[in-house]
Amino acid sequence: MGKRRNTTVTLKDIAEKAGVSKATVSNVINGNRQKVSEQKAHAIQRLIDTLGYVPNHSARSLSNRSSKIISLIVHTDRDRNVLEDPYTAAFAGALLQLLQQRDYFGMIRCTSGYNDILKNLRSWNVDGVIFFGTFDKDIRDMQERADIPFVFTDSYSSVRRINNVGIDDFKGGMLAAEHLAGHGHRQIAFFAPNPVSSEVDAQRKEGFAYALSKHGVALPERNCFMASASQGDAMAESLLSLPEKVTGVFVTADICAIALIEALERRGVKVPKDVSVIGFDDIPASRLITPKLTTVQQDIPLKARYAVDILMRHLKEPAAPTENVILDVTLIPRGSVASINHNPDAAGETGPFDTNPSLSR
Amino acid sequence: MGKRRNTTVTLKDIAEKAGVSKATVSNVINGNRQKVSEQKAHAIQRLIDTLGYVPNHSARSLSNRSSKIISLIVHTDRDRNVLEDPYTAAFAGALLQLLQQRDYFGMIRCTSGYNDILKNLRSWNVDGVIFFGTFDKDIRDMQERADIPFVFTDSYSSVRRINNVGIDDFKGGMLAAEHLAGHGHRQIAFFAPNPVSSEVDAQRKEGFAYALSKHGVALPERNCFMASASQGDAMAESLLSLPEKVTGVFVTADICAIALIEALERRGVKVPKDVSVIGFDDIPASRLITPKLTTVQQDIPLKARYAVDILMRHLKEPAAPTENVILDVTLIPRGSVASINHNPDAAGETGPFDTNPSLSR
DNA sequence: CTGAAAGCGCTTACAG
DNA sequence: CTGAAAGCGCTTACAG
Repeated sequence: MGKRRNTTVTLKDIAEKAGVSKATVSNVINGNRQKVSEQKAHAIQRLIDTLGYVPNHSARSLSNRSSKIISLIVHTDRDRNVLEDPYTAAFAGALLQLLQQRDYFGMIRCTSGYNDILKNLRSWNVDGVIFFGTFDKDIRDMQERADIPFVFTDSYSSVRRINNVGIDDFKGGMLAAEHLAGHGHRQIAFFAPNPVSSEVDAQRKEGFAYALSKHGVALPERNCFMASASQGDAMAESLLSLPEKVTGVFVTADICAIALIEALERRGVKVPKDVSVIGFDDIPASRLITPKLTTVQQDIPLKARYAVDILMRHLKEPAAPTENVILDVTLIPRGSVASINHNPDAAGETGPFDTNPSLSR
Repeated sequence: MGKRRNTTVTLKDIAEKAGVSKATVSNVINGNRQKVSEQKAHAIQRLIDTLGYVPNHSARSLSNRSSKIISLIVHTDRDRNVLEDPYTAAFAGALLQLLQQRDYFGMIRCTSGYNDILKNLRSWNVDGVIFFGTFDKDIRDMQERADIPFVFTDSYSSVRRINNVGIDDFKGGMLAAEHLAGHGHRQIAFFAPNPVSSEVDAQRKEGFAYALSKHGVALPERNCFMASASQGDAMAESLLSLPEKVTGVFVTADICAIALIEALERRGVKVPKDVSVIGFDDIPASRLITPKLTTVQQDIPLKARYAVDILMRHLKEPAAPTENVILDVTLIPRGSVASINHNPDAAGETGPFDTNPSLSR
């Protein structure tokens, strides 16, 4: 037959075979049913189905100025595999899934450069963006220049009108402190990724120190360290080289807490018998290790749902009010915290704080 | 000024300000330097920089029939968060990173539907695709209808001309068997995700059974079970309900092996003292748990690099020969395998097979 | 309800 | 080396 190399069927083809204009076909494709007679709509829809017509996104995006692409921007300085981090992977995966269900396309982009971001958004006609991690510096400027909805996560930006979904980091820190103090720990250490770079970790630390102080427990600065999933050994050494013996540790990321526990065990330091550890996030691995990790849980799927919902609302109605939703966190007692001077086997099942209603999910 | 709402600067703007045609600007943007005089090229480039011009991907894609998008298609039946699986996340993350470095854009798509895939590819003018997992059914048909390079991973398709990067699954199974047999285990069990759905697991199983038989060890079918990361308990129960006591277990995915170990420990069954476990993949978590997981390692970053390299080659030269590269696997002895009738604390440091050169990386 | 026409921003032969 | 023109496949006012 007269087939060309490119057999793609276009809207024009449909229009010709149906004996109508392209505008009409366009209308049925886009569901503007009130603009098309029942009869033609049917006929056209049939053509579309039988010919297997697929709209061309580029063309649509070009004339539409809307691409159905949502940029998922992950802040990272070094060039690395960000999905190796379980929290990032779980959150990104949840977002991708929700977006796909709503006929949008999530596009993951790792970058730190503010210009790179803007370039990316414009070149792809991106419809909206969800940010991972802290981008506090240039938020206002980016917002102005992009003119599409932004949703941040875990932002502590002082910009007032901002869409954000975060968690109660301060409370998370408090829960950890109360759990530790409630189990009789008084010599405490704290670990956060990077030298507490982000406000997120600063808040967790503040909440932690605050609740600790209410129990008359101090958190000296020299007991605060940098955490890194790849440097469990360094973490363990820091801890063990402290002049007084620490019995309770709070690490603001499960993945780092797990690395620390591993390094400690390797040195013959038992968790929770010798030292108790609390993590943060509740990644899947936390319930698979031995001992299971006691941790401050954040609801990652819920966070993803809020981020997408807010974004969708602003996509529909650009003038919608900005929203900053802060999700609750809960402490999940498992096996990595023991009571001081108690049988470690009973850890997590005793102590006044396990009856705290906020802890029993 | 006469600025409109939309301040985006286009190629046309550049052309006007530079006093040249759009074609010329297009040529400098696309690096066709031999078609433009040094002088004009300079002037135009300056304009581009100062005005912050960003090419519009949709327009380019429309006239070009090339989008710079690479589809990363993950096979999944249920609607779920595929990035919760550490292997998938690590592989996808590595791919995304490599693609971004080469100015391509990886777009993750979860689907099982063959039509859905084709639709997606065409609507986005996708330039190439990398498949995760098994798509053996309709490979030939898809290839014909898409006319862009495909790279499969872990495919055992019988289609002869196919790009694929896989690993030596059979050998992986053998390594596990030899390690177990070498440590004196004779009562063995096997776990694979799903009822050995994929050829990948079938091969691992075959290699495992084959090497076992060479040591005079049988692998009865009733000792072969279904593995699931979320069903550690069921796995443990299957194992413990066997008439004769199994001492060595091979699980074809680390994430499932870890779940099994956790469930066993919870039942008072110690690993490796009571039962030895070998996993597959070597995900990051495997070295963080206690005991560290002995596992058959596959090099995920390398796999990603091959997949991208092959794809790039075929993007440049569509007629390039297809490639099917099979990567080696190695056994990483760690703490989850003990010698039978030996002191379990010495596990992994004894036994004839630890001196096997193929095992010492 | 329907269609003709212009336009989205780029690239690609084709002349010169 | 350079430019005018057509075209990629769609959507969107605008008339009717």
